[in-house]
Amino acid sequence: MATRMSGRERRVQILGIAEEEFAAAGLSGASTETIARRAGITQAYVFRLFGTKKLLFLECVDAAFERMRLAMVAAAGGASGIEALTAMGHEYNAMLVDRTTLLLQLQGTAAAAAGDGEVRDAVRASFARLWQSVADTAQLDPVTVKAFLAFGMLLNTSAALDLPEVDEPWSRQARTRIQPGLFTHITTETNR
Amino acid sequence: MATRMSGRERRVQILGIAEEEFAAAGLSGASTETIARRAGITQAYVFRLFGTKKLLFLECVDAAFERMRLAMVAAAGGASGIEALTAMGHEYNAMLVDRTTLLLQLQGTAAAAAGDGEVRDAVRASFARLWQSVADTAQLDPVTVKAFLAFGMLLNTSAALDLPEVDEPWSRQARTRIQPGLFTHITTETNR
DNA sequence: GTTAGTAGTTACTACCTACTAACTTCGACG
DNA sequence: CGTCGAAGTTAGTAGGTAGTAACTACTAAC
Repeated sequence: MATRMSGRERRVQILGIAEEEFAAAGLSGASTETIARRAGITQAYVFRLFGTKKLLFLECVDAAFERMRLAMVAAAGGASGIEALTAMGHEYNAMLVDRTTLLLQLQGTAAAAAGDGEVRDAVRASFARLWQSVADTAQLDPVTVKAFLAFGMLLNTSAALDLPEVDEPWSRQARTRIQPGLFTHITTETNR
Repeated sequence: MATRMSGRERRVQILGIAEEEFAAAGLSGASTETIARRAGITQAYVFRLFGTKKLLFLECVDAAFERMRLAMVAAAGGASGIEALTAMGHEYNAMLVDRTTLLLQLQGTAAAAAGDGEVRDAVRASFARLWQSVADTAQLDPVTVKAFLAFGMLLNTSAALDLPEVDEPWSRQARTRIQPGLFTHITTETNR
């Protein structure tokens, strides 16, 4: 007999497991049955707590974006400009070890493509919040912000393909850290 | 009674439909039944022609990457350096209207995360070919190439979230075209 | 000790899934 | 005409799917 948990504890536990499953397999690839079994409960109880599979998925994706967003803001630590962007870049790279978070962003994006309005709107909103936070924190021109987030998307791809495990020239180049000075030049160029 | 086609014709037709389905719903989200019905044939015949769902999916993803790769090479048209990169950037942006191709790259990447070795290896290979072609064509330093492809990944995200339909500041910024001069500066910075 | 609320299960429905084997129908060629 | 290969179907298997309703067991408070 598994230990009885409080509702809140159980929710947290399930969310953790669901994040791993959805990160690996996506919305339609993951199964609520597997999630429940891993948590040591019945699948029916997952539905009681989260309503539908889609709602559970969206909660996971939202949490991943929010985790990333807060990590960026925290990394900047009140600074702004190039200094803030450099710190955030550092932090984004550090999150490569947390594949689950990066993959959830990717899976959320992929699921948004399905045309399902509910999912698409939710992921758009999460993405918008992240973008807005980075922009507000850095307080740099739009193109610099765009460049920063573009590198983020490449990092998500890198996580999905597990590029750190690939020892080839192109893969090593994909993992090259960008010089902080890069962003200065982008700013200079587009601000005229 | 549907018109009878040659094997080659049928393959091409099915691939076209399958690309749309997989682009929208991903590997596990799309159904072979739907693909078959849209093609006006039975689902069993799809398996006869392509073996498994996964193989059909991989053929679609590979075709998308290859289409993109060839478009890049063609856009450069024998040029190299910044000139080539600028032309390729133009072309990548032009492909925004072809959501299917961009989405297939995203769905392939997402499916690669599932840990399935076969899918992961195939997508890695496709991605490597694209990277290599861009690098060989541009003949610029690795960081510039990385920046170029990073913007590509952001464009894929943009396609998935259908950002052209979103009329908000952050979305408009995400769709801003990058000035060609940008890449010159990146190059200058990292070549020392 | 009863009550009440919450954590959790059993048992089920209705349906969709990839995939297979064995059969049929068509069209071109000798 | 006949036959042979290729295009395509019928009919199935075996198993997984999200989601529901109704029930049970535990725990804390009075």
